Amino acid sequence: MILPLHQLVRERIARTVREVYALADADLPPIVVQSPPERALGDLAVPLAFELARRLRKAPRAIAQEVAAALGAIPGVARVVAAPNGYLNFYLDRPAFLRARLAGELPRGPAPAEKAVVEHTAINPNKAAHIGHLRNAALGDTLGRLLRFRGQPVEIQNYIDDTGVQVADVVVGFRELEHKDFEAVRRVADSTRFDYYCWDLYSTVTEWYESDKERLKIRTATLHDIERGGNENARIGAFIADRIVRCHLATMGRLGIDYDLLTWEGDILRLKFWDHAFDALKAKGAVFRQEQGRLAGCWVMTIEDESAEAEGPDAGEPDAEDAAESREKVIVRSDGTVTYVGKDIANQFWKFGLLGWDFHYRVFDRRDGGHPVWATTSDASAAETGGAPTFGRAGVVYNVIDTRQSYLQKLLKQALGAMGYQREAERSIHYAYEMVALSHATARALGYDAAAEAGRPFVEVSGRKGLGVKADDLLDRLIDAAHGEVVKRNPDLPAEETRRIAETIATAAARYFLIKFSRGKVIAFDIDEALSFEGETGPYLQYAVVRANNIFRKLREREGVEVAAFVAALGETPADSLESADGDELWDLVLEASRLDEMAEQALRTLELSVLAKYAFGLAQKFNGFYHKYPILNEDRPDVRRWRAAAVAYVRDQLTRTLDLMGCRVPSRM
RNA sequence: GCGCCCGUAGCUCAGCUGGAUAGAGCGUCGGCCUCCGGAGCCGAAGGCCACAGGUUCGAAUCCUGUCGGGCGCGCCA
Repeated sequence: MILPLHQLVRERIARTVREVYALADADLPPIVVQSPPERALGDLAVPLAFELARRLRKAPRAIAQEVAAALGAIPGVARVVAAPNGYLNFYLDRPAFLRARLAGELPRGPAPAEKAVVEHTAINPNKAAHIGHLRNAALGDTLGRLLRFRGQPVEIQNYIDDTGVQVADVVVGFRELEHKDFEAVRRVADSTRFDYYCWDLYSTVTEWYESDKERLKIRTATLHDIERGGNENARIGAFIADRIVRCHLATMGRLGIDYDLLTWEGDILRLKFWDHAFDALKAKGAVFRQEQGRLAGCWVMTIEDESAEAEGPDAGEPDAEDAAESREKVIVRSDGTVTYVGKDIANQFWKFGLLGWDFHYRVFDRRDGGHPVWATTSDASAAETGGAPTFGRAGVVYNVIDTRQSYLQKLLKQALGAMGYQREAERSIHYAYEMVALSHATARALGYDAAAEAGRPFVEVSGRKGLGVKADDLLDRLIDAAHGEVVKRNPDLPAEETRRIAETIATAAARYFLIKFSRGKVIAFDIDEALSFEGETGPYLQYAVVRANNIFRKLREREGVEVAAFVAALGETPADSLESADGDELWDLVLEASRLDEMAEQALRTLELSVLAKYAFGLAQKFNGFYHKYPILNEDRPDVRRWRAAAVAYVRDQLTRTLDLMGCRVPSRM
């Protein structure tokens, strides 16, 4: 890892600059450590002299030279050069650097101790997951892994909207269209792919509503039944939600995505979390009852509007009252029922431990027979008797949810702020990303006539219409494609291993594809593109690691030598080959491999996980180029051979770690 | 109407806290298997970084405006 070295360089430069120019800390601009565009220019670059030029009234070049001369020795740094244009360039001690990385990583900087709650997935439990949900889960899961990598405690939550209209719609489908009671629904669930069955039923119900709007009254009545509980519709709804959630967990499990806690909306209702949050909001005046106008009788929250505030108060305008009213968001309807926003506010309060109330907890499932997936429950008698871990009470909350919900997520922050929880409002982070749509070609392949949308750049996925690529279908197709390739290349492998490898490859293909785009970009999903295993894809990355592993496997088989032996021997291995120009490419590879921590921090700072994907791909590219050019097994010079093997071992380890952060494993062969 | 996001090679996209010569994949064209496995490697062609101003020693990157495109803005969730 490279960050500790960055820190050291920053500290030494700061100290030197303070001494040489008699500057106070406050006058010192932030010291940026960069990576030079070419390795020949150095290993680390600092453009500080440009920043200081104006204040010191000196040419950047002169400043760089003075700082370089006064810097003195820095452990791990071989030499410092002031570039003619003013950059301060650092060349590292190559052999020492590689030896240190292989001997075990240096201690990292202090990690944030506060717990991070990451909520992701949150699919309505009424149909199969599709690729849009997969983007959410892949981003959320990778975010969680990055936070853990940094050393921060992480809790992954999945919100289950088991009492919403979408579940109600499927209940309506079973009852009104298929005339099924609870037992009949159970029989369907036991004998079909239930999430697929409901996928179709859901779109059928949607059409059924559209042909006669009067039927929407049945939906409303069913929704009320579900919210009230204690009736057949509520039983069916709860059953559907439970079974579909299990389908979702299985689907996500195929991608290595896991959860600590499932938060059920029904429990929030039954435990009256909203009532507690409502009392608190009323007490603070964060919500108030609107007595007049079109929102009379509603409890509303005033929405902050930056542009309006900037204009200043001019209440004299004739339409000022209307404008003010339009900036009020209804939290409790005039009939006394709470809106979705209200439930979300209560949940957000709970996540920070601000509600003063807690759920009971039960074990919902065990992954791979071990790790429990916990779920909330409102039934104390159903709670796990052995006690549950502490959930919630987060220091920071990441809600992974697509950008269309930005408005609502902003309200959550505001509610916290209005309650005086400024810190929590700041640490209430909406991880926003753009939706997944379908390319025209893929929409056509699904049999969808997109003629009406021919002029648009993509075709929007619609759960209601049943238009979309189901997650499991995509994974199945990826596995089939990967299976074909594995068989072609490894015809003699046992069927079971072939299958396992194909699954590992398919997972990487899917996950890399979902991570590689920056979050602000709409993915126009194209099935052919996603099924590709060449170029910038997950399998390309795996292939690089498999190649590296093969080298060490051969070394073991042919010569009985382990990697550890090479590492142990580095101490007395001459390093001329590494320090000379002949070692430039090897060194470039090692240095790039060490930047994982830097990239992980950048990804977290910007919430741009594509940074991690691009880094992994670039490193794999570098390795493949090196692999092609420099032999290891067939290298005769023992010192050169050792350094190469050591470098490849380090790169292999770092690339494996990077893949793991993206939820990808490395197959035994490819 | 207001708010947020996007506009970079034929296509899909990177481009870090403003920094050194704007990159990658796909596609096209041309090479490379006696070798650690070709899911690979090497090379070529391909750019008004949407447009116009501004800030700066320095702008694809920051600011303002314009033009395209997408998404939000409900007593739905």
